[in-house]
Amino acid sequence: MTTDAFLADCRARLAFDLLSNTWNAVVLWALRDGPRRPVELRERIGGISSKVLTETLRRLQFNGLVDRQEHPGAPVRVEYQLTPLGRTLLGPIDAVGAWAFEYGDEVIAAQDAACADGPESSGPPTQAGPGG
Amino acid sequence: MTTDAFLADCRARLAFDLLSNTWNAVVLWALRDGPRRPVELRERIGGISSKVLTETLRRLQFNGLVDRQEHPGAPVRVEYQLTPLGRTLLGPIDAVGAWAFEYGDEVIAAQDAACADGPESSGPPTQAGPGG
DNA sequence: CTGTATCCCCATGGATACTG
DNA sequence: CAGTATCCATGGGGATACAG
Repeated sequence: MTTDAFLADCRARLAFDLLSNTWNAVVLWALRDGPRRPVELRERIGGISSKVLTETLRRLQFNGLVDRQEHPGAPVRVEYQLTPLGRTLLGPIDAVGAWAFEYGDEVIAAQDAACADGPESSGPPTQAGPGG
Repeated sequence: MTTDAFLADCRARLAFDLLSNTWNAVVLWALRDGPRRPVELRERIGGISSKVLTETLRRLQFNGLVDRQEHPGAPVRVEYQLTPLGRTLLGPIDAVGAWAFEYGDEVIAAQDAACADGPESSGPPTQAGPGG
């Protein structure tokens, strides 16, 4: 393993903060195939409002992960794309996503088991499953 | 790349929800070397309250990622450790952490640049840097 | 030591409506 | 279409005090 300090080390926290939003990773991922217009992103992603999408893109932009391009014209056309830096984050994101595909079932199973074994104490400690 | 659908796909979201907490990944990481008592965890991690630590552990437990063991005795002794499933998550976590060590500087630089280029519009779109 | 119970702040993010 | 401005509900999580 490469990293050894996490805890007090803020450098590592930085990346987690980047992925600690509901939408950051999703939007990053949606941009992986190339530049996309906001309306496209909203269609691809689904369930994200205009406001929240913009906020997310601004965040990513601020952190140097995406780049905004404004093509002039009658109805102004805007495109967002990953920066080289943003592209490097696709690896870790994929690692996480791949894990979910591999072990997601086990997590679900564990949740069910927990609900079955001890419904007395339990409601899920928040964050059981998005349910969608 | 392995995964292709993210957006609508809840299976992938599951993993992100797991890492979308301030403390989940940190605690998981702090447990990588073996069983740990809460007090040890708090020392190793730093800056996490008893309450929040417990909540985090409960969450992880609920999702089948950690296991709780209660060794009886006068002052009850408790230990938490990763389950095999939890262990599988260390890979992705490490991927993210490694990324932070590799590219963290660039993110910081981008943030600074953003602050310098356009202080007019900007305060950081929230979530600039934990500052610690 | 381990864990719970409160109280409280505030950021995320959803809904909606409006401007260019 | 792109983006902003409000309003507002929810919950994470910090501080603190307390219980087993």
